[in-house]
Amino acid sequence: MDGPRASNTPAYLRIAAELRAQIVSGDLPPDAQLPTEHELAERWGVARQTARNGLMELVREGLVVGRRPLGHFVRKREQMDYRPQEESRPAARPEMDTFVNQVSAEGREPSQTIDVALVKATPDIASRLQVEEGALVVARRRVRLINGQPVNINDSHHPLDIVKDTPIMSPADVPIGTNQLLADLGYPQVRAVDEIFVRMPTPEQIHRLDLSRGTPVALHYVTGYTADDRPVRCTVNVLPGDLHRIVFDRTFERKWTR
Amino acid sequence: MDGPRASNTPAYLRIAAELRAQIVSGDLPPDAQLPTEHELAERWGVARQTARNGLMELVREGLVVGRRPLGHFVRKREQMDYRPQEESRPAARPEMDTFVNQVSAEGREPSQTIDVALVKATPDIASRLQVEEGALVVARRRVRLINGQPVNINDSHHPLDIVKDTPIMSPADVPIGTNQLLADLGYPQVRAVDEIFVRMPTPEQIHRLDLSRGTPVALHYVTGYTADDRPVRCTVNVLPGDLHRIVFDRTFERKWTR
DNA sequence: GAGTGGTCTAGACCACATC
DNA sequence: ATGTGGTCTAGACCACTCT
Repeated sequence: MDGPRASNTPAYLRIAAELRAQIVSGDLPPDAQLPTEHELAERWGVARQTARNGLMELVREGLVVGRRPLGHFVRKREQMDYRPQEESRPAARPEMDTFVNQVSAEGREPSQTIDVALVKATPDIASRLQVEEGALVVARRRVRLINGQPVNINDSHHPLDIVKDTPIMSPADVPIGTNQLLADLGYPQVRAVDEIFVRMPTPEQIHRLDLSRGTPVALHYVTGYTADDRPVRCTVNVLPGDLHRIVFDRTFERKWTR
Repeated sequence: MDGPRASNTPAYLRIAAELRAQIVSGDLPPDAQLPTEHELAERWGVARQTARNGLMELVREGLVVGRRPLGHFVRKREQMDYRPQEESRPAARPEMDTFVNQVSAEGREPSQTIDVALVKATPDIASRLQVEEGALVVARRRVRLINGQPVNINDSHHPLDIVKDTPIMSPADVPIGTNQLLADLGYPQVRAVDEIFVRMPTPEQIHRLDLSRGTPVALHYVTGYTADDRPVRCTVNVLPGDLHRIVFDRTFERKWTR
């Protein structure tokens, strides 16, 4: 007998394994179309659901994307560099600059949407801004896009009292940059803490970033402090894993000789 | 009518949504058991497969883990800090130190396995070490464990010619640290490039790290260069997303005043 | 042994973008 | 209109681990 269980690994995993091998070997190059569920089912002598499970395994791994109703295709990876240090450095130019320069240099068209809202602090923001959970904070939410496709989310949160009635609360670009503006308001940041978490996206993130299945995200929190250790900014960057390479370059202060 | 399609969202997603809400609200706390597939199917009036699909949705999101044959449970997150700078700083103490100190301070038991092999350079390693793809390089592979559970992979790769016949090729701890050893051999590193990628794990990574579904990983590459810009080390750290918080803390050189 | 999830089948109907 | 995937059903058998 050589039914679906000829070997002891489930049929759908063997289907997935074969396709995976073809993908990583380059036999099935990026953007190539995979066999349809029907074809796979017939070729392997299994039910469509079983063939489909094999396909879904690769989708969850991020190797394959479905384009309804065309079929499944090998995922193409193009990553742009993301430099946390520049994102959070005081010297950084106004809000869009790093992003705009990098993207337009590549001949692609950058844009962003901004909206500002008064929101109740979620636990993660509350603890970083040292306010009560549920307290009102200002959320300046931006989505950056390339050629109309969202590539990352950048939500800055500030304690209400320090940005009230300032341009930060207006949903428009701040030419000098919000960090410089905060400094001008008497809250210069002298220190920042960067944290990165890696997880699967929430349904809301999937929606805002138009993520396909099998795309994890990096959450990059930047909390900026003034000289007296007061947090005045907590920025949450959401970076789809398939689009970003997080890079930092360091020179060692002490050399490795003794 | 109120069949499985009473609303236009699929039944399995509505089931997932309800459970998700209970989890994020804390109604179903970490480690709590979810209803069995049977119970869900009956309660919602759907087939078991449909209820199961709802459950799997949450598993893929990383909110829920299955413990066969007990059932599904709300995932408990415990993250340890991972500091890229310390991992790649020359001043870092010998191989296990940072890790050992941090973990044993928490009353848990750290350990590691080491194996060393001559392997053909994969494309990612080859390009970073500036060798031909497929050329032989030395891979010093370590898995770090806490209480016997693997928590991260740390694979260092070196060009064969510079580490041949040195203690680096022995699968034992190097008390002074491999970076110091490289320096002693005449290859002090003065600069490093850090790259972080976020993806779903490969089957091999799932196996080595004993990952459950819905766990993305961060790949942290550190490439170390000597003063004449020769790469002498390429380390690949694989960090399960559910176990790690990547942190770095910075003080701004230039203050934000003008 | 009981009960959990893991896999599988052979059908079915539907939504949807491209043709 | 066609063909793709997306969802769903009502059964079935199996593997595993807890008790």
